Amino acid sequence: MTSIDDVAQASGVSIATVSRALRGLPNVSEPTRQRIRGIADQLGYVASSNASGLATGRTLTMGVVAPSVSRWFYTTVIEGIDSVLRHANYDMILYNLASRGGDRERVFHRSILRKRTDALIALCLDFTADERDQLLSIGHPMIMIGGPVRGIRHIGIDERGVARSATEYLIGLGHRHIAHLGGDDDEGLNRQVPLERRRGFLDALRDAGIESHDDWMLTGRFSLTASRDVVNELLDRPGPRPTAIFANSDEMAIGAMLAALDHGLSIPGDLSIMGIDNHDLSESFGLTTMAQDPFEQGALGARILLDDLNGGPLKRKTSVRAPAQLLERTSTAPPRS
Amino acid sequence: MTSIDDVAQASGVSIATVSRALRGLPNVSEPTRQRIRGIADQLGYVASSNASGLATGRTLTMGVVAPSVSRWFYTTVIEGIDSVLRHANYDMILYNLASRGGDRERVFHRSILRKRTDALIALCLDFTADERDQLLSIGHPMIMIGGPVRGIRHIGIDERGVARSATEYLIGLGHRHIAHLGGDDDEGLNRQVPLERRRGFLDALRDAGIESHDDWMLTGRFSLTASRDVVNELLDRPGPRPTAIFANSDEMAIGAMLAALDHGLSIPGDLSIMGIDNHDLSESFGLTTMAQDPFEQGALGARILLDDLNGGPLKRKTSVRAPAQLLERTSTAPPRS
DNA sequence: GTGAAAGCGCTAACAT
DNA sequence: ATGTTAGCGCTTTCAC
Repeated sequence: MTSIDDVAQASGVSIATVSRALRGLPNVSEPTRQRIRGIADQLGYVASSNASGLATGRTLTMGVVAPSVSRWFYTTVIEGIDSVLRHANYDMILYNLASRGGDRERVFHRSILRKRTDALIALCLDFTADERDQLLSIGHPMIMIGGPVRGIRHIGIDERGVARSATEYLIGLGHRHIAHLGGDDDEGLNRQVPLERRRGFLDALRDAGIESHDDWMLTGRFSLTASRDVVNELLDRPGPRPTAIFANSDEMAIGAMLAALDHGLSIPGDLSIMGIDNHDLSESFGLTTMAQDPFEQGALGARILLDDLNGGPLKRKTSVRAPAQLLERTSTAPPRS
Repeated sequence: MTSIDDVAQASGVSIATVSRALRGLPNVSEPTRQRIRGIADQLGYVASSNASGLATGRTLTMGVVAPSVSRWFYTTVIEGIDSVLRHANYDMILYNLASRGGDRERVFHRSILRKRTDALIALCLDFTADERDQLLSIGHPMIMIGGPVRGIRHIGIDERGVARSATEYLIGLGHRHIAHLGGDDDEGLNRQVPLERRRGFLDALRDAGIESHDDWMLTGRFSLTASRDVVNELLDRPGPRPTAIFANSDEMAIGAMLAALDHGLSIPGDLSIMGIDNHDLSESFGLTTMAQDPFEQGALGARILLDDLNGGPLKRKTSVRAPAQLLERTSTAPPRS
């Protein structure tokens, strides 16, 4: 493996000069720099990150802790982070907590603390107090994306407000019989998120003077198939049906749409359905939703951390509220008289 | 940041002993080891990966190059890799080629070659000859998962054979009018894969003496929505319709199912549909498929690389064929007389 | 503008 | 069983 010495010898200068030249530092004459660059390229030289990391204390790596890598929200955030990191020449170490048999403890105690990363992005998970302290004790810049955790700044939509707006939209259309598709995620989603959204839903109902209906508070576990099942079960019940369903995510909403189809119901004729996210599939399903942009949230998180690391003037110490807005499509309409 | 010196001083031994004790090497008395362990824990000491990497030449990191992180196949493979790596105390650096604006070149020229990883797993992408040479020139153990690339060993199902089996199954049910939902992936999927599957499809047709139907060779880009659109377009056409569709992936097959629903067709009554994968959603849709197990493929890939790194006796120099088998569900049946 | 040399925090060979 | 010491490949003063 070609080292800085090889380049130095080949160019007849000292390794110090090679180092300066290649990193674009001042005090290297332009001709020398060109020559060294050429030789380095030719030799296929790349600095060892271990060595330079040791010397500088920087790893040029960012850690990303995700509860799962198989949900649209997380993968989209990851892609956003990735796009920013690559341009900054940073690499990303992915800590996937949810993979089958993945023992969280190891991640927190060994890997992350392994001084491998300069900063940390955590995607919307539920930390134990101990885990949180572990993370904070590293002293690295850190930010959460998604659900809020006490003591850690975060980027995310106004969960409660967004759920409320969605519900108000349905109420505005004339719906009085609205079911809620919520519930925790198996995979470690921050429990604040479904809770807050549920609160927003209930806020809207209460303000409109509508009584909530315990039987219609469904649990879809943020999963399409689970939601399809539970909504099918709802539609099987005797007695009055809701005229609308508000789901905590588009994946769940789509599950609900499929259940409606399973029952031969028409959307939005027999049942209005809406979600939160603006998932890739939502347009194809004509799903009305409260759109958010996880890609941008991830990108912003990465940018903030990079700013922190570079001591830039833009340090944000506080959480930032990500935008979300109503996207009307064809899955919602006034209820049939 | 507490270093090995701190631990040594606190325990009244030399750094060498600390190093040995913490790594479980022989020649440390058990009492001493316990004591050192305790003190290290108490101080929150973790070895710097840069320093130990420099000294050993090992990074304890594996690189994973993925064309995208937002498709079921890739994320599932990644989770498989991850589960093995975590148990081996390896970390994973993710190189996502497809993220919007992600310029491949940077990945290949800088990051990966940055001597940051001990080995490399590439997920089913299309390399240019130059890229491939770049990768091979690092001299690291390397393996591909998914599509084959000349000169690199890989793990993957028998693409052509699986497609042929699927088609033969449909033919066995009595279908003579079968459409194929294939086509390249936008996101850099290895182009061999759709090609081989298409060949397998045509093989089966030919052997059964069925003429292929150019108009029924559809392009679904491995995407659910694209497939839904293109199948809807197919079903809009005047003239005879196919009685069955074989899709290159379950996501595409589900798109086709939705298109059938859009047209009020019943499955499998009016149209049989099958795919490849056994996607998470497939069971819920009752989709017949050629099931494969990407999680296991990823795990196996990681294991092979770890074996290589440890000079284990299990070195596999050759590619390995991953299993796939027919999973009959309710989306397929004999055609209506 | 360039070079020499002292670390960065470990590991491993060699002493003891 | 434990300690000493020479690197690993860079970056960064400090000289020149």
